[in-house]
Amino acid sequence: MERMPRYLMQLYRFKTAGIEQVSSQMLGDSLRVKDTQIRKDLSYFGVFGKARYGYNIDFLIDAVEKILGLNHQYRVAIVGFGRIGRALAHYHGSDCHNFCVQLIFDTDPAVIGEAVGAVRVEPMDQLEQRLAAQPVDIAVLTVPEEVAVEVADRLVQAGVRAIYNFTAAELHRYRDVFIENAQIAYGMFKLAHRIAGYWPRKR
Amino acid sequence: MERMPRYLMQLYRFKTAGIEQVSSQMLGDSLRVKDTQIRKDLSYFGVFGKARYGYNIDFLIDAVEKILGLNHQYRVAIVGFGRIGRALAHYHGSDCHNFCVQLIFDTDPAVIGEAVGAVRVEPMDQLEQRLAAQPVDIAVLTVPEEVAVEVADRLVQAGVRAIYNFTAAELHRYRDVFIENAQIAYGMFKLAHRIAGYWPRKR
DNA sequence: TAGATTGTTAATCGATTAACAATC
DNA sequence: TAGATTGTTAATCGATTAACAATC
Repeated sequence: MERMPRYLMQLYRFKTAGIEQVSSQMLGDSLRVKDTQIRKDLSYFGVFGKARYGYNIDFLIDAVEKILGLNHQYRVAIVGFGRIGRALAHYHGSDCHNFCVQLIFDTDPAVIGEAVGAVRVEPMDQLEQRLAAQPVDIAVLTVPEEVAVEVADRLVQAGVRAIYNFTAAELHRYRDVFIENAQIAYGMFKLAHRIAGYWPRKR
Repeated sequence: MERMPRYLMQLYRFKTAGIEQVSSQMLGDSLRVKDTQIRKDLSYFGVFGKARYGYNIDFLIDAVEKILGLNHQYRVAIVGFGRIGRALAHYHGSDCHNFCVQLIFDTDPAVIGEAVGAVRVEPMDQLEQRLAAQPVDIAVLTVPEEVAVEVADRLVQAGVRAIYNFTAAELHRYRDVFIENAQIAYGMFKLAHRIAGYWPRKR
């Protein structure tokens, strides 16, 4: 699954370039992935090509979009309207393609009332009420780490079943809640690690 | 390696909580990782505890920081000062702890000249000159996808050896350049996938 | 047809975990 | 000492890749 989003993006690029059929080799080469890996991934999801031809690009894009659930719309709440929350709100706020930001929360009176498109930033106090009135599918968590667990608890309590977690907090206390982590700082750590070259033996 | 940043953050939390010694079990439980995994990870990097005691927290924090290369400072350039670039610039811009933003570039005349701390946004044209005068260790790439590869080429050409890539572009054309990817949209895709529940057989 | 490309089986590889003797 | 916790070996598990017959 991990690789599906990359496949999709590359397929879009091929499509834009006017390519009509793709082979697993083509796709693989462009992504530095083995062709056999791609075929295995696709067949796992019941997507098959034709020998000697490969896959029709429209067919494949459609299939991968379906696998990724992009044939549905998702209602999104941004929780925490700091700089990252703001960036994310605009990110998907403008085009309501698949992910539609419908609620934004923050504690800071200075930003409450501010609008992104048709959506106003509302006070965090209102979280439960507003979510009850207007449920969302995904909450994007960008609050300060100190309150992250507490806010996550409230979100889950309020019925949220998927959280995109941008805080460093560890969120594995919930059953049946999908958590996706995106700790931005960790990427810097990993680069630092590699630059520093702390390899005990290997390489 | 993947897990090291999480270990470190959890150790900080323990430290803050006043805990002085950690066992692999404690750490593991808090992160939903097997104790034996933790010991294996640490021993791989030559970090060992004491039987019946575990690890001294200060010792362990220090060790993990070293593994992650956090005993060094890294000079960072933010390339692309859109909303995400801006968020990241401030993220590490304020505290110059380990990652010190020293250069910011953008093409938009409206933001050129704007300052984050002591750093001014400079025109993208100046990229090569400025990097020559003031080399950085890490470039954070947050330009629009259409120009991402082109800009990345220029960065590598200008001597950058580590790129934190926030664009959807595929950057594997370079030898000896560390690339760390953080495609924010992919996380949404993965959540969508799970919500849509496209499981052919399993579960 | 010839041969490029498929889907799948079997082999390989690496990462995770269980088991356990060593030890503080 | 007794027993909690370690580091490591061996077993398990899952993911990747090579090999190849099937097929368009």
